[in-house]
Amino acid sequence: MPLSQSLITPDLALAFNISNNPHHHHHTPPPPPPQQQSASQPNSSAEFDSPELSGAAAAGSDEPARTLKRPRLVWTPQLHKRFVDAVAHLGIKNAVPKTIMQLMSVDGLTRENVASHLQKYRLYLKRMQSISNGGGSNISAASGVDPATDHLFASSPVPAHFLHPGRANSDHFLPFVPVAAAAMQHHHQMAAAAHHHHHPQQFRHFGNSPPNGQFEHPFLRQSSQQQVQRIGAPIHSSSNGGSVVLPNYADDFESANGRKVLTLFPNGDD
DNA sequence: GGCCAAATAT
DNA sequence: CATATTTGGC
Repeated sequence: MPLSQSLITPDLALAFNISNNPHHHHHTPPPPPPQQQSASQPNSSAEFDSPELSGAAAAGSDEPARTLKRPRLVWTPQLHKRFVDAVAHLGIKNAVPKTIMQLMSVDGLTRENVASHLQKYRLYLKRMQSISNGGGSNISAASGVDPATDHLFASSPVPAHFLHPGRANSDHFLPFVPVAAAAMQHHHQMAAAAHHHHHPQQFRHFGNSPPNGQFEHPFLRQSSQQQVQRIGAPIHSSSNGGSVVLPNYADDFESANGRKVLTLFPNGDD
């Protein structure tokens, strides 16, 4: 019996289509290293420079700062949700990487991150509309796009007007981050024991900010910070003076290929 | 070796 | 900024 399946709540499994995707194979999960992520981890945590880090030459440590390659960004459902919200709010025409990035105001998020994601998202939308046009009426139904084609994209509902170029735009509704419908879509409180896969690697992860937490931007140079209205509370990376502070609600999330990833979104920020 | 998502190159 | 191609972990 696939132990993976039993450990996941049905709705979650549905939402992300974990485990029974014809498309995806989950290889056999090796025994999970319960990798307790202590804040003391010297290297892994704040790879991307905090302002002090680069400034604090003292450090004595290894901080080529410039030569440091950024960890691979993981697009969690939450992050993607924010992305979708931003795009929706901007309207298709204004939704270009830079603007989206600004609106999202997630620190550590680069324009290229967004651009790459946007590219994939557009392809996704294209597939989506071609199906809704040709095949049938029902988008979410079985037409061909089962909610799992892309785990991530399926996790956030696609605003209607995204699919209709003809009479596009108007950011009409798009509630500001009300924890509305989407919340039930993925109330992912995955069992911590869910199958893990291979060796951990360093990912960038983001935490959400305290309610009124002001944000500094670690490596967003320029004093001209965001002059774009934000969608919700800004999110900033969890690098904290060089060590990661894990919130209580740390949550495991497995993305498509079984990449195991630690995400730090305490509550439904979305 | 394939498949995927994200990164990087054009 | 868009699109194409490469990378790298599974």
